[in-house]
Amino acid sequence: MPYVMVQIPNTPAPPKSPAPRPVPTSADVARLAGVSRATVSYVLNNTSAVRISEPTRRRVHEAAKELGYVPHAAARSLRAGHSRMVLMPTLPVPAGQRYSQFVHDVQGALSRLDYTVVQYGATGLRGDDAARAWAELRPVAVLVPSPSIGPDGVAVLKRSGVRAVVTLSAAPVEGAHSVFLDHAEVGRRAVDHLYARGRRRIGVVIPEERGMEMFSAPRLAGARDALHGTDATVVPLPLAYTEESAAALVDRWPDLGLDGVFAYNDEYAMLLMRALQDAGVRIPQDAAFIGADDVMPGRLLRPRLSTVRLELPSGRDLAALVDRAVRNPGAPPESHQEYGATVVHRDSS
Amino acid sequence: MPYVMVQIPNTPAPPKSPAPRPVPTSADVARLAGVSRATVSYVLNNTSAVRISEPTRRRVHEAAKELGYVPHAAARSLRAGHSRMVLMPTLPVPAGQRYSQFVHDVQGALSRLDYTVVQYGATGLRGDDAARAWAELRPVAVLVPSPSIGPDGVAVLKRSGVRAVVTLSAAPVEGAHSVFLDHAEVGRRAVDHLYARGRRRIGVVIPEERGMEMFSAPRLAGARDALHGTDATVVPLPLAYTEESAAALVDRWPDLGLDGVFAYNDEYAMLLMRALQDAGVRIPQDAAFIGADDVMPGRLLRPRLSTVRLELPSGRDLAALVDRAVRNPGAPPESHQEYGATVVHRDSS
DNA sequence: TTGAAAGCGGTACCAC
DNA sequence: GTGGTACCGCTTTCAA
Repeated sequence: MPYVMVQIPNTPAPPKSPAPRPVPTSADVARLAGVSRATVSYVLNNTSAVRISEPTRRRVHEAAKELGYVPHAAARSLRAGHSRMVLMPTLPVPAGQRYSQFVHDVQGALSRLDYTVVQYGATGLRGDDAARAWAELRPVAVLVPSPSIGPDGVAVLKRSGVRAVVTLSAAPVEGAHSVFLDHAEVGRRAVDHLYARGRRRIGVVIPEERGMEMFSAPRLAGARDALHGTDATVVPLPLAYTEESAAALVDRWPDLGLDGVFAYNDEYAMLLMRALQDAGVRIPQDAAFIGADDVMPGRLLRPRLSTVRLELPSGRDLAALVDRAVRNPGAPPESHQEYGATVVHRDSS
Repeated sequence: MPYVMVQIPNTPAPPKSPAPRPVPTSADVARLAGVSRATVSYVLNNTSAVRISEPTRRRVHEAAKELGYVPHAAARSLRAGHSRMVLMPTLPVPAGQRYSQFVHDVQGALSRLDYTVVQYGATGLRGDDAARAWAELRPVAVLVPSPSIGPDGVAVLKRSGVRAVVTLSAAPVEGAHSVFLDHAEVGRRAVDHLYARGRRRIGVVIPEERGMEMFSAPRLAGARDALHGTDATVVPLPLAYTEESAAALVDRWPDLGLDGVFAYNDEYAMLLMRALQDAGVRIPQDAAFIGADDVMPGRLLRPRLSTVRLELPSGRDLAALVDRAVRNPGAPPESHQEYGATVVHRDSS
């Protein structure tokens, strides 16, 4: 912006930035090419409704290149009244292997449908404040990968012109399309499995790291649920993702008297399992182990780690859902329940 | 997934979307509150240069809430001439553990400095086209985590008002601040280490997955470099991240006659190492292994995996660099070389 | 204390 | 074929 330089009285000399040239606009291009802004717009957008002579086209392109002109997306979408941006809030915790892969796939699939995916780092905002922050960007769709939005948040988004809100969560949210991903089911299946294999005192590893509760709490709840009304019990095991923390837990191990462990995910499972093995605990005889998320390293340990795999939609399916919803915002929310959790039984349980 | 509703051509009436109410603007708020748009702006932004009476404030806030008004970020920054958006292009491959953690930290740190981090999924665009796409968003800064931009790209960004371009790469890029992250150094250190421990035929595992070359190529080059002028040789070992691929490589193992392996990263190292162990190859006696990136699971295998750790700047340091650069765009580019690669020697080598 | 109005950068309608 | 111009939503002088 060509700001006025206000000289503050008595200020010696402001650090001489070498007067950054103002950013070129389409008006600059027009001036240089000796045409109007309208013509510039027609040429650069290849507007088919209007024929522009070849020499003019050339002059415009040359002027644009010479100035290093780049159109201003905000101005464009302000005028257009819409954008093709799909917003995905970033998780409040670092993404794991599987989730990174998932986001990557979704991004690719949406790109192919000509959407632009933007992961928005909204650290610090929660609930409806977050929804408001997202709405300020006027995305065409919002893809929420966690149970971090409620009906009010969805309403805010919709009133701001967002044509599709898709949630990935355990419960449908009023007004939003939802892909049913139930982390409780992960815990349920894991602990069912351990129970079926005769385990009765089952430890559930919970990450100590902050922000993880979002996913670990439902997994623990599911675990409890699985044992409801049985003779077996769940013992929560807080664990930080460090070898020290694992060692500390191993020290307490004999007192705990556990014969089975379900860990929040494969990574925590591997950490604790290894520490126990080093202390002479036999897996699975003394303690059966099962993790979650089915990552490769779990298959490489010995014994191979059993795990629960939460199915995620493919990037293509999810992108198609978003696209459908955007094209037809009036349609009733879709609800997809086909993504369940399945036990992958290997040797640790 | 439930099926797409295909609109058949010549369909009489398009499905009547219930006439979505237009998105409320500050003008609507003004109308409802019975004040001018200026007043609305003053109230909602708490402009301190102007005193607005308490009753008016209340009416404005109520009107805004009633309408579900959310300001339009594009309009705002168009008018303001700048934004606080820091753009980070997403990698062309799914992020690994370490990188996810890094991005998360950077995001948090920049948030605390009141920037908004946006990861932009530019799948499909390369080089200067990508730079142009980023420039359209008029971010205040761009953080490029890969060698995917050149001097021209930087120039495009700067001419578009980007005040700071920071690259994380092996070589400084003209006009950009740079944090020196040399993946070749990873390969060099790893192979130096193997050589020092007496290995002379060293396999270098290269991911077969597409898009990975960006990081694997320099690591391989560094490995070659380390053996330049010695009696030892490097043998590239393409490997997909599947147990089948590893098994296939194991089949060829005897013919390869290798006594040391440096793998692209710990994950590939673990995969191959386990497959070899299962085939009776002794680690490190028959083949010494070293990976890269120092992820936790590597410590859990037996023997514990040696690795090379590429130091990354802390989120805080990087955020501070960005902030400094934004505040003082005239300053000469900083170049930070303090992030080297170090061998973490464990039991596999 | 409040309002009128200019203008940020682009697009697209309507004249010429 | 091309140009003039209104307008998208918001902020911020300047005047009342």
